[in-house]
Amino acid sequence: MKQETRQEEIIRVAAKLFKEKGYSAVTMRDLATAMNIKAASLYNHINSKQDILESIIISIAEKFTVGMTSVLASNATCIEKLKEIIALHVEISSQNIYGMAALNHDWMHLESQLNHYKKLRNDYENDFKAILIEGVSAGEIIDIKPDVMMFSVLTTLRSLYLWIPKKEDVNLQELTSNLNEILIKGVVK
Amino acid sequence: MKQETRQEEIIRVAAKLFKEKGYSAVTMRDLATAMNIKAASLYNHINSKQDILESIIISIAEKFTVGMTSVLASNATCIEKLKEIIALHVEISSQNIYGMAALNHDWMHLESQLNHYKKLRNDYENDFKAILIEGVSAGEIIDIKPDVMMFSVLTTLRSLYLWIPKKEDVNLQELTSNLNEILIKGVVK
DNA sequence: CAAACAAACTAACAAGTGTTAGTTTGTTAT
DNA sequence: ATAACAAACTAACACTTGTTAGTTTGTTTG
Repeated sequence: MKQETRQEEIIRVAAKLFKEKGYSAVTMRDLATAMNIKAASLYNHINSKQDILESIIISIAEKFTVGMTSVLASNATCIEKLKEIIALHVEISSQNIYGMAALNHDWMHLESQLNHYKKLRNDYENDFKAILIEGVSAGEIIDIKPDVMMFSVLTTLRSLYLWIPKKEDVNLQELTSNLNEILIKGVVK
Repeated sequence: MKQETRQEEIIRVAAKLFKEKGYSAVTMRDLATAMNIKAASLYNHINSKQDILESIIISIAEKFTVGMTSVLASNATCIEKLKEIIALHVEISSQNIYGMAALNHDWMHLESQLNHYKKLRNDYENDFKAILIEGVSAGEIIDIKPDVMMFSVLTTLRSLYLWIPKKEDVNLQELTSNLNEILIKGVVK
């Protein structure tokens, strides 16, 4: 277990505050108070508030990109690939609950990295959609507008960070298998 | 078609800005510029920035409450009730695209109305869950943790505002019926 | 012991924040 | 014409914002 640097600690605490109030509403003094130091002292460890946001968002976005690459490389059925994506989201979301909030709510406050983020997201969505379309061709998946299908599944997965922390008791494997059921087979019996 | 008052116009424009950058990042000067007036002039029509947020969020939250009351009153099957809820979300979201963003992202910046909002949301979720649980008892709905099921369906519905505007071409009835298919029967064929 | 370093501090800055007070302008009703 | 009103304006306020400069403190390394 590698020891956390002071910088990493600041970024972790910042992500927590960002989740509660959003990037814009969190001041460097708020962050300093949460760290039990003065605002100016933060700058011994980080370059700017914007840098903190970039660290949080880009690192997570790249995890998704890596995960998607690995899913695409497998030669499973499309439904199996969908299950792998669900597992990917549960994995990353549960390990980055606070960061996922920043990614979902505050990406538009990125500055120099905004286009980089948008490209990662766009590529991810296109890969996702391609899997669905292939599944439709193969007769595995219902023939409904892939955009709507992707929207429905992906927004559920992107909002996982809102729900995972609430249920300490839910184990992640059970959550994953429940999501597999609901997203793939629906709620009807 | 009732003429829009200046106050309503300000609130409408504010909602649009809130969707783009979030409540905290939008300044009264931003809003004034968007209205082609000076910031101080806004106060001839509204009491405070906070008041604008309240108007936007509470009015929509109450629409959902009213809608849910009507769904509960019907004596349809649970699956039918679910479809009515889906239609309710499509209806309200499409008519309040900008407001829905504020409701989802900026509710935590409510001050005096925060508890009121939380109660409305909590009651809504409990009613929703009760319908699912009843559906499980009646054998209409799969027997999976109702919390997970509600989370999955409700987050999709709550994120509709993100997607509806993208597709000018999608008509709402088609969207509704697609959502009925996907959310109820899943993506599998 | 001395040097180097990590990490905190105080003090201050220029710019931006929501909001108020008081005034001006043009239109509408008496 | 006069009064009333809606809606804009200028100027200013007290406070908060992110950030910089320079300094101090305590620990680790040579």
